[in-house]
Amino acid sequence: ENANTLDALSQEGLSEEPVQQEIEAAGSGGGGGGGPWELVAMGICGGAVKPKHGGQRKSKKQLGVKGKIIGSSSQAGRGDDNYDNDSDDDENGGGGGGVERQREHPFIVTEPGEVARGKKNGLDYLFHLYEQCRDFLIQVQTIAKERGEKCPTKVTNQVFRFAKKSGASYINKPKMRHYVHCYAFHCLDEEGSNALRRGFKERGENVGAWRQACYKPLVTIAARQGWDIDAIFNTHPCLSIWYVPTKLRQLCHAERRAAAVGSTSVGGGGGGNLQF
Amino acid sequence: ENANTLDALSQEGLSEEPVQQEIEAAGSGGGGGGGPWELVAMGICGGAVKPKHGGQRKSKKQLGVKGKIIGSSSQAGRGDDNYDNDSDDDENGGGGGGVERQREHPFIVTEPGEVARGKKNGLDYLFHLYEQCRDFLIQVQTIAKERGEKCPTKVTNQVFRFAKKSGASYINKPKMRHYVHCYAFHCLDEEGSNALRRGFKERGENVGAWRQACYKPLVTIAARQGWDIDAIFNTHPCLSIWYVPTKLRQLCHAERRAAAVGSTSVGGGGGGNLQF
DNA sequence: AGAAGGACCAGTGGTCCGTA
DNA sequence: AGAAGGACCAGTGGTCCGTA
Repeated sequence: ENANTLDALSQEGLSEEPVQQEIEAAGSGGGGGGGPWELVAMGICGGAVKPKHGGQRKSKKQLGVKGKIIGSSSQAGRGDDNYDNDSDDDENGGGGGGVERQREHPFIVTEPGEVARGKKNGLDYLFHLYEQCRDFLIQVQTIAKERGEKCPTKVTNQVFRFAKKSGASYINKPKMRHYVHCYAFHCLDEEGSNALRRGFKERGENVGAWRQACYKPLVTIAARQGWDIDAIFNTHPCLSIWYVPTKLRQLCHAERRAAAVGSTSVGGGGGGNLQF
Repeated sequence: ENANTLDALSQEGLSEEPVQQEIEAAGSGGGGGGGPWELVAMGICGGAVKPKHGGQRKSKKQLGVKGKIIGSSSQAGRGDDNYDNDSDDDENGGGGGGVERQREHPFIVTEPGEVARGKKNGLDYLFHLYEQCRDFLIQVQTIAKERGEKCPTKVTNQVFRFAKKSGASYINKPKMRHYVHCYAFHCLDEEGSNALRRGFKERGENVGAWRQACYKPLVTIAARQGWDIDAIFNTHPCLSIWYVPTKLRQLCHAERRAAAVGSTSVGGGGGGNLQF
């Protein structure tokens, strides 16, 4: 029940404490059994690299941030509103006294297959989170269909809420939206994405710089496909569940205009085809 | 500028006063020129009957309900947020002193092709409104694509707002949502829909009764198609832009459950196949 | 009474900015 | 400084209920 003993274990995932319990969520008619992260549709998008967290993400302490401890009070209940199954109260329930607020380790630029060392998370892990979200969406869809309710086609607030209730507290909307275009690049051109990662790692760039650099190759891909970034997303099975990021949409639009005038080249940067 | 003189004209449409001006809205890159209602995609869904309002819907008074008079102050302006082009202020602008709050005439059950007499609107007119909404959506989509913005696939609040700004003040969300399933029945089984209308007219039923009666045949249609009411809507070009009404979804779900148990028949009513 | 629609409300998409 | 994410906010889907 003490926080400090866990530091050594948290090589990947939450900064100090990851999840709560092993969850019995997933409504009941969930995807197919087992905890959510083990049945993530690994290997569908971005094959090769496997995320190497066997079941690491399952310590036993609580965050003490917002009360709201999941699990442990489940009554196998169902029938409440939003696919949850815990009783939802008990403010700061069990043990830990002054447990600090926890965050995920920050991301660093890693090459494909590389495990981040120290209190860092690698990019394979980042992409793995997108696959987990996809799995949570599928579960939400399954439950919705069972109940004859509206069925989301995208990763919505409802899905994020479900993920959280399922114990995946390390998944949150701002983070996932922040890196969507990076994941898109990974899905649409794994070779190119891998090359970019290697280049940025080699040059010791930080995650922010890598993230920024993911825009340009996507715009180039869009250019080849008639600038229709929505169609590109909707066409790809792993991307179709994500909203097109505003900034990516704007970049594509701006570049289309520029291209229509006559010139090419996105703005200030280098050549056309990513060569860092 | 006086209200009363117009009563004789308003056989169809707004109770006393319909639209404002002839609009110069539609952003600029709109659908194809001319006022919105003249280029409505008439005849795509529900062919036969044509709505017989040549250009009737265009008187000259203002509602005086909310200020917000459209037109007359347009600067051919563009570039503001939401596809409007008027300056948006002037509280209760021009003439009419104590103009009463106006509403559309209530609907009555009419047979296909029948014009409602008196201060009433017929069902062909109702269905015509759905086609106008479709046209407004197409215009909104065109503008959004031009600007590289998110492009709605359904009739959203934004579309209703656009319709209002375009002068179609007689279109509003509660009304359109209220009768969506009636329009769906009309689109999916025009024969059946026509038969229902004739039956209800003959028996002197009111619109509410007719509206209620539109649910059952739709559930029957859904039953034949594996109960997937969402697929039925999304598959049909005129329906795909409308959200599936909650109650219709619930009825389909309830009936699917009932059917799964063994029996058939929706609830209390008559036989399986509508035979009023 | 039957019906049209202004206006409200819970929960959404989007992302800023106080936090660590 | 660079980064994670709680929490806010404008505008949404949905429809009730004061209005005529």
